[in-house]
Amino acid sequence: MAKQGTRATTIDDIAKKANVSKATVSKVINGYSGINEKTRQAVLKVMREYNYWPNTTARSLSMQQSYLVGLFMASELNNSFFREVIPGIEKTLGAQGYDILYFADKRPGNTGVSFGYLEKCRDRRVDGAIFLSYIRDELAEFEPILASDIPTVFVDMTLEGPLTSYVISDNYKSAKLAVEYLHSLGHRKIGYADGGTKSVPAEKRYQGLMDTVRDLGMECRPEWIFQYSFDEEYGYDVVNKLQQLDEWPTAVVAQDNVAIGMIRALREIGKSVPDDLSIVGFDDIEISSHYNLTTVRQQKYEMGVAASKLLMKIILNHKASKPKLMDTELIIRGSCKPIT
Amino acid sequence: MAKQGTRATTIDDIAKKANVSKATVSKVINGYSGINEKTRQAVLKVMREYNYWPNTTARSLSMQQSYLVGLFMASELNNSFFREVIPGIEKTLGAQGYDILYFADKRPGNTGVSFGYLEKCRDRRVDGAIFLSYIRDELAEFEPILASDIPTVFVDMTLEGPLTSYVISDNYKSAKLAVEYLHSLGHRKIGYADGGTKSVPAEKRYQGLMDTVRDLGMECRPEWIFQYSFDEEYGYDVVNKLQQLDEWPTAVVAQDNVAIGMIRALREIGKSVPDDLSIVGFDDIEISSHYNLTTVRQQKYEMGVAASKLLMKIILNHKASKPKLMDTELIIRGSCKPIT
DNA sequence: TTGTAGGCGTTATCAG
DNA sequence: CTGATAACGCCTACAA
Repeated sequence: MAKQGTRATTIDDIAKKANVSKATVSKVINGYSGINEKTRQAVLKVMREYNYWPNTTARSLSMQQSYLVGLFMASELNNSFFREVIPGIEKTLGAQGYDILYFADKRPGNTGVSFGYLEKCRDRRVDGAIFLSYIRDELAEFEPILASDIPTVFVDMTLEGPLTSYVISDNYKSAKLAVEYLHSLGHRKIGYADGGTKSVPAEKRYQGLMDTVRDLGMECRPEWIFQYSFDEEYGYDVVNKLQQLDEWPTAVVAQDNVAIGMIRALREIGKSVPDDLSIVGFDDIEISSHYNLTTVRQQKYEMGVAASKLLMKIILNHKASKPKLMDTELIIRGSCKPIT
Repeated sequence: MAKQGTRATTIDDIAKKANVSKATVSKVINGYSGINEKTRQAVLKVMREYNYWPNTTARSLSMQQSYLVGLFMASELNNSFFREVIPGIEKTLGAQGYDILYFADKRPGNTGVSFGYLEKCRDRRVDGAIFLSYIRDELAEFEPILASDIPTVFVDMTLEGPLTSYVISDNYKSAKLAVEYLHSLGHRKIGYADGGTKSVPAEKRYQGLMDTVRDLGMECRPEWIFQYSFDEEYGYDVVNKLQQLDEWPTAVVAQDNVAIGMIRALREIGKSVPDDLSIVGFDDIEISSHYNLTTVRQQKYEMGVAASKLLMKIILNHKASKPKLMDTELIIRGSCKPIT
């Protein structure tokens, strides 16, 4: 069905103008060797003249690949953590000629056909997919795509499969760094507020924290442990609950959003960080520096780069690639104070 | 060329299993009327059984439309302003069955063919495109796509064409609100720091500011006017330059990023906002509230919604739609103080 | 109501 | 080295 308006020029047009077959044009487009330099130049000339570019849709139909990578995100595109890993993906994939398909279509299926990740990927013929920010509860939904022939890379989830890999930070170490730092400042009573076991990173941090606290002979009472969510509001909750306690920890380790919520909540009740409480965060998200928060940084941009590279490797080799563990680093700012 | 691994099921498979032609299957997929209810159900049953979903690539090749909207951004996906409008786009477009194609491919052309916005859109067969955050200098590059048959919507640029529209805030009013507010607090000496004439919004704000300052009989000396950039660092520059002046304005109106840079810079030299200087921002980006910045808010999410709706309207009606002017609103926080 | 056949724009196979 | 021709998977006149 033809549409009104100007039609884009096709390979046939070029073939005609250049007096060759479209097979020949196709070959010069794709840089084949077996072709006369003179006709090559002629074809190129016509292409330039008509400003011709092969239609990617047709091409992907024919080649069974699209130079498109699917991006799935549980939360919206504006999540404080992942929005900093996405630029790494953009940059790396873009440099290799890939465009990024953000799956926004959230319609419920109409024909009763279940339309999960696998179907969406097949549907758009993506060459691979990257998943950001999913949680434990949803693991079952990944089975079909994990078992499929579509290359996938997960960020912050330790899923594996024949054509799958993941990138994740060394979250155990993050917690260790945080606790050791507090220990070195003289702190012995440690609190903890994080996302709980819903996410792999939070789970590892918890382990790292508990192990280190134990190894260093510090104290971390059950009532100082808060594991539920990642947002600022939760920081307010934590402070509320803290207020009902007889004794506080002298320092708290918390995910950045939670930490910032705590700082704000404390300010509102006339307490100060670090004078009344020391806090070490996790992640080093954008606003952390604005709160002068000492925190353990994840290399977010680099995680995006790593995820993209892993994916391209899987696409190329048709087999799973070794997961990538990213290093973390303590960023000392002003939210901690020595215990004297 | 066949690929290894499981093949996705096609319309042919379904047709075969259901003992009908693929034309029939196609008709039930697309909800055609002229079709026997019994065979319809039969086909549907097979579709469900095989978990079949039509291949969008093939479909868009055939239908000349893709249910894909292209998203172009001058800056990266993580820009502090536009990252808040994108969720509005996601939500609105997603609800209508569209996915979003983020054009990440930044390769230079290899065949010498110029590959601009128009070519990229044709290439991927997008049904339309949304442009965010482009500046004056680049206007010429839009001519081809403006003249084409591809529907486009611009955010923060007042471009028009046969199949084009835009959404932009009432930036003139924003500046007016800011200045009037300062006037009501007793301020008479006003400074200004913004992005200059590179962007339409900044230009309108400048006009609004100058007009209102004049109308209210206030003072705004040339050396209090800074028009160059939108980032935090520029805020530091502005404070630096201010320090070399004999007399300061009592209040400054500035884009939020710049305003925050100024607040930080002032803190560092021992001055306080609002005690030593009052500041009103523009935009109300995410971190503004963290700085307790009084600012004129743009409805960012709603701008995304509006842009999406405009685009869908143009796609549907095959003609330009009336541009959308968004209202703005003064958010009073704590960065301004009355002059006594 | 259903099926046949041609087209969407490329790539790829295989003769010439 | 070059050119027919058959895929790729779907849609849509047009016939039956």
